[in-house]
Amino acid sequence: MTPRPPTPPAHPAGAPDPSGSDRDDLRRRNLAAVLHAVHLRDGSTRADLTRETGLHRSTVRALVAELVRAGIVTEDLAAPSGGVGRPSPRVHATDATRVLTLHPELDATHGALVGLGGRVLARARVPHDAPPTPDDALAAARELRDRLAPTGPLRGVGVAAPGLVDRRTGNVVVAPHLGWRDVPLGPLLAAALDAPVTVDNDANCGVVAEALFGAGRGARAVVYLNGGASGIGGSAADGGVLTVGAHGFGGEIGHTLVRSDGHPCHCGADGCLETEVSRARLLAALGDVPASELEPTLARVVAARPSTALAEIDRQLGYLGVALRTVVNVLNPERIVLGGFLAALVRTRGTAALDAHLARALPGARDDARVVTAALGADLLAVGAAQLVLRDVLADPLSTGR
Amino acid sequence: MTPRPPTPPAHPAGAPDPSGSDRDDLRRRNLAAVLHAVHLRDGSTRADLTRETGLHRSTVRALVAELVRAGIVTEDLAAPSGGVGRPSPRVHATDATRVLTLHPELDATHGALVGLGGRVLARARVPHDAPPTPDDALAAARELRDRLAPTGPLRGVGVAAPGLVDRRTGNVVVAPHLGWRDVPLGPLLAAALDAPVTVDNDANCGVVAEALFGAGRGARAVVYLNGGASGIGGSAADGGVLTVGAHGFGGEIGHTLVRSDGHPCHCGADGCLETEVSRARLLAALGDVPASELEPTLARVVAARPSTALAEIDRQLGYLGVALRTVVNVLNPERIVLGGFLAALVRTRGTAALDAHLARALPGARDDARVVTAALGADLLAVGAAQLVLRDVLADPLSTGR
DNA sequence: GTCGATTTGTTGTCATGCAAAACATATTAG
DNA sequence: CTAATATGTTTTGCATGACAACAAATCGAC
Repeated sequence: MTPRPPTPPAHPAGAPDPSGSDRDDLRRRNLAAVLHAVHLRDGSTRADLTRETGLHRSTVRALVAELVRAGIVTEDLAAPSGGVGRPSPRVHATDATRVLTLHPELDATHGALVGLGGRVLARARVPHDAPPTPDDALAAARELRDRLAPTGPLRGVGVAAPGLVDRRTGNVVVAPHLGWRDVPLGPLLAAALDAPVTVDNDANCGVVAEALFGAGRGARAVVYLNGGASGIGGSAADGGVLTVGAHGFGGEIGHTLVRSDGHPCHCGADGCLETEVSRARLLAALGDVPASELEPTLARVVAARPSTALAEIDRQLGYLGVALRTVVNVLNPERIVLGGFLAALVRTRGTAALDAHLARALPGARDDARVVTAALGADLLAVGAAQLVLRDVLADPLSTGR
Repeated sequence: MTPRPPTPPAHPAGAPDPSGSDRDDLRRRNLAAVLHAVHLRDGSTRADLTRETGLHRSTVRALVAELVRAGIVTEDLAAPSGGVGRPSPRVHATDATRVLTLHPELDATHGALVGLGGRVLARARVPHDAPPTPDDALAAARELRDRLAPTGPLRGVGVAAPGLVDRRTGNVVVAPHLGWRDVPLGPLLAAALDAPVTVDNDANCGVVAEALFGAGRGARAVVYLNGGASGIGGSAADGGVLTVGAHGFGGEIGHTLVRSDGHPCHCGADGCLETEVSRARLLAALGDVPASELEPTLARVVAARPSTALAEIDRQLGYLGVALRTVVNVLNPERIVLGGFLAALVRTRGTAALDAHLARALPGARDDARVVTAALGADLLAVGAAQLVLRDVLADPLSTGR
């Protein structure tokens, strides 16, 4: 394969950009198809890959050989599969493809090293005494890079930022809790770490992770709603690809109208979902228990007799249902993945209240929608942020990424 | 290119579509790239095509030659372009690629014959005395086929149905105004007309048409809202591709909550956009003028002193703004295309009321959104329905479609 | 155990589709 | 009229995936 210039960034997702393809593109696409299959199911046999790609045995052999030569995958000759015929070697992703992920938060910046298949290889965190400034975040990023990946190649850096992000430029338009406005985080980090950087909203990272490796696995359209300390983040994906509009600002289901005479929201509007459904109000209704005690307390309240606390639980679930009805009508998701305290609400109180609202969505859409709780735990954002970088790696496996 | 068997249906049901590509795929993709460019801009020069596809001159020459041989395009040697250098022949789509489109409505079934480039070659309609039953629609379809395309090949049939449609199966889940429930319109028409049939919701057809050839041209994410006699239809697309969820039931912005204490909607919920914003209420406020007089009457009312009618106009625009704020937060569109009486409202009263609401959407998304009125007229649904079929033609130009 | 059936790996050959090179042609600028 | 420029045309080369033929490894039947 002829060496090509800096690798054009894979097609800006979604656009049916039917540009022509040369033979290198063909090879690249087939390498990508093979590696993608390994990414989604590590340890696939070469015969599996032949079936999944539809390519010829000899072609798959050559493609895998090239990936082996590049050090991206290995072939495992011990293959005691269960079937007639000559056994097929299993193909495993190596740890050579490594992505650094970053997630700046109020009290700390979290880092992780993630490989193909969404495998988290290492984790670390840099605590912050005060909300980090952009400079603090850059310093934390350098430290995390040095601790997690002091040597060896890094295919890229994926950042899950708690705010509105222009995913094409890596610009953080606003991150309310951090107090950031118009911070070109992507370019800053790219310069600081000397590596390709992808920045996206944390909810966007979350939905991609859940869609590919979590509770949304196998579903087409997936909606993700996360209940956090400071609000409700949301995002949407279809087939593992974000469906969040022109600049990726969409998916903000937390600011759906649920109540005409509702309280003013910090966003400037009134009656948003996240003014009616909030962790703070829930904790208050539960008697100001600490956030760590939320779910056990919810379980106790639900098990006991009706109470004002239970009324608050049901009130919040009711408004969540109102928002979800609109969301189902507009997005027709197959899965609605709830995280954070929203998941705790549903796990302890059930989905009956939500289902009652969803039953009033339009026919068709209401029959597709299923409410589930998030399956990925603490690694959610790391897996999602890594996937944003890995998508480019998968699209062009042999590019060096530099 | 080796003659391939009857062209495997786009996605052989069941088998996960093979992700690998052979050389035939390469050729097909490049033919598709060339034809797509001609589809979007008829009369492109071969040099244009070379630039747009990124392929080599000699390759484009071969590809165009193959399309000419297949009778899909012609080359126009008279090319008085304006620039230095040898003139490049223009490439035009022929009328050999023809799609029959159908749009069943209460009083008539509309038909059209549409070619590449969204060119409407002919129109016809079959009136109905009473709301058409599925059988009536089939009979009308046969008549329209015989009148519009008595001879010659037909690449497919595209149907814009006024109701909820499972676009994958061609099943009309429910069409309230026609009184249909669970009508397998796609298979029925395919059998009746002996041609490949694609069925989709009329709003979905509308957004595709406006996105590719109308007011959404050039924008990525486009939202479409059409105000009709019986409600508000909506849909969304990104890059000309529908973003309407798992089964295509999404985009129903007409049933977004805009008022907690609103009237009950026929959909079963309360306070939907289309219960607050409706043509019937508007016409009533204007003194029961006929629908055909809507826009002139609106213009008169707006020009005159404030009145109760003007108040109703502003009330409706206000609720529309409420819905659009939610939509902007969730979908981050670049264009919001309004059709029907919604367009009339905006044309006569302006977008100030809407803009005030949109200004309260989240930063980022609110700056992307621009409200415009539909640019395509009566041919809207024909162009959109045809595009649904043409997409397959463009993906594999040399397949016969039969 | 041995043999046949089956599946997959391996190797060498072939066909094909795109790019590159070299030449030809048509238009504009001066 | 000449030079510059852009594009068309033709030929050649090469990369790549399919295919065919053979080899190897496993299972099941007897």
